[in-house]
Amino acid sequence: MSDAVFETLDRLPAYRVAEQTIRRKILDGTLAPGTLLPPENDLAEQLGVTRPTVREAMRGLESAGLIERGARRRMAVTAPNRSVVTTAMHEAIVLHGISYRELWEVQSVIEPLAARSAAANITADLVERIRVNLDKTADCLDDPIALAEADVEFHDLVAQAADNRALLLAREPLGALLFPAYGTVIQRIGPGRRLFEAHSRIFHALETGDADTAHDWMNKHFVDFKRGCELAGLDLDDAVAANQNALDNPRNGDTP
Amino acid sequence: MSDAVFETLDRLPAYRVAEQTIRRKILDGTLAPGTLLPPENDLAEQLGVTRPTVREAMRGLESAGLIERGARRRMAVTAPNRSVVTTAMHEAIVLHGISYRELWEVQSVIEPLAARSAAANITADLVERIRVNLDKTADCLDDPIALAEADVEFHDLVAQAADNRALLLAREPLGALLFPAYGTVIQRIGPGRRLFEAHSRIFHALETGDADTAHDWMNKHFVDFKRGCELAGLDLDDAVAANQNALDNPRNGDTP
DNA sequence: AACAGCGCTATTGTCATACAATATAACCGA
DNA sequence: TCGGTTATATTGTATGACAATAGCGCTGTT
Repeated sequence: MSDAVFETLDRLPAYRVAEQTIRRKILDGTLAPGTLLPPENDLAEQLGVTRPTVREAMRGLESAGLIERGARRRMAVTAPNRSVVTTAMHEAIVLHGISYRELWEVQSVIEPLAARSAAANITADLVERIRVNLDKTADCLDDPIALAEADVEFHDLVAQAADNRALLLAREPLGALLFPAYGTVIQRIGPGRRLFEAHSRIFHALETGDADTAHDWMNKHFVDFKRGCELAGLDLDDAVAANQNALDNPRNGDTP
Repeated sequence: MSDAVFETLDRLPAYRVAEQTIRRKILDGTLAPGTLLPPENDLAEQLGVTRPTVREAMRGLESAGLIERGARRRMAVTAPNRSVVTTAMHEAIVLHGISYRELWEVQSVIEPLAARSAAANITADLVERIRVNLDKTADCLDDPIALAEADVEFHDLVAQAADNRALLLAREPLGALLFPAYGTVIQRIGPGRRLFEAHSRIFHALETGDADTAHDWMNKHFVDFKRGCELAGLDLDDAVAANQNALDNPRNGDTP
């Protein structure tokens, strides 16, 4: 086997070759976001395949968030929406049976970073939105489901305030899967007073631009989270459960 | 508009409906990884569409890493390979023009966490592999390209040693895009002695299970990285450049 | 009974073609 | 100039066909 003359050549199906060809032109900048792709017929002719084949290639690109319906019904190149990454990561996490502990470990360093950066970069608009979120949180301390939702939103808002898109990409799916677990904690050990206090403290730190305090309270908040899980008898080593909300609407996400 | 009686109903194309239908059955566990999908003809009949439509749906799922060629040429359900997530994130980062600073910020907290966890969980095998990587690194301190590659590999190995799959998912694309920048630094301010020293120190800490030292040196390593960029006149606010290596082979990745 | 070789079959990959649905553009009449 | 109408471009979907081939089972040999 070692002195073989020919390496096994990869017979990729035509739809994959077509997909790769277009994909590469997008990633190297030849086809910039916004550009309309040629009609399927033209593409088929240019690539030397037929329309069904081109369409299969398009479905791959569409699913990767690299193209989407644009003007004149045509496919347009686009920078992948955040929700594409989120969905991919979400599915990987669930299907690999990744545990809450693994998510928690990562989030427990990312979120304090988010808080710290947010204190330095937060806008008036986001201060206001977090204030609204806090009010909402205060109103539903006893409702596990609503509280979990508000919790996810709070952390999302803080992350947005951090003004770091890499952070946004990396943390969103983790947060969406991790925080809902807090709902169970609430159900078992009572209302989320500690959660609310932590959120409040973080909020005030952000408002006053106090990066260290924001960081430290977020950190404390995470230690608390873990402690809450333990008190509630939750096993952090359980596999993460799919988030039904996020499950339904891939590619209907918010702003890039 | 506010007192509208009907909400705009979404006329999704059949191929999307078919895709969603199958996708949901995968995510809710009805179709477990390993399961063979029915032949395209059967699927078409069951879903009440035709084969080309089914095939378009499959391409979407395939691109999401949820199915792949299995036994008997049929499509089999599969947990998404890590490279699917990596590719998605990679493309999003590049096409959104995310900056090195944003990557660096996130990595500068994730990697120290990886180092810390690695010290607690590293296996003999990975100790060995990192040792080999160090030797390789020592041999190419003056070759920017090879050094950058070895650097990416070093951090990947440390992350693997951390035994946290969420961390692995979140950091891989960031590392693959960030560390190659060090190549440029080397080119401009000379060989990577400091890099090598940091890697060595981290390695020894891992070997001896010294989590704090591993953490701290990784941290220092990242501060150094930034400083190196500044000395080399690199603007961290530049948009990240696509990593040509990773660009070519989606879905040819390594182990899940 | 084990096994090598061979044809068969199930299944995918690809093509050609056709037609319906519809958003957009072009046009036209007031 | 503008509102409405027709035309056009383009996608969405169906039908049917055929080539390629991986894997199965059969058969005959040892």
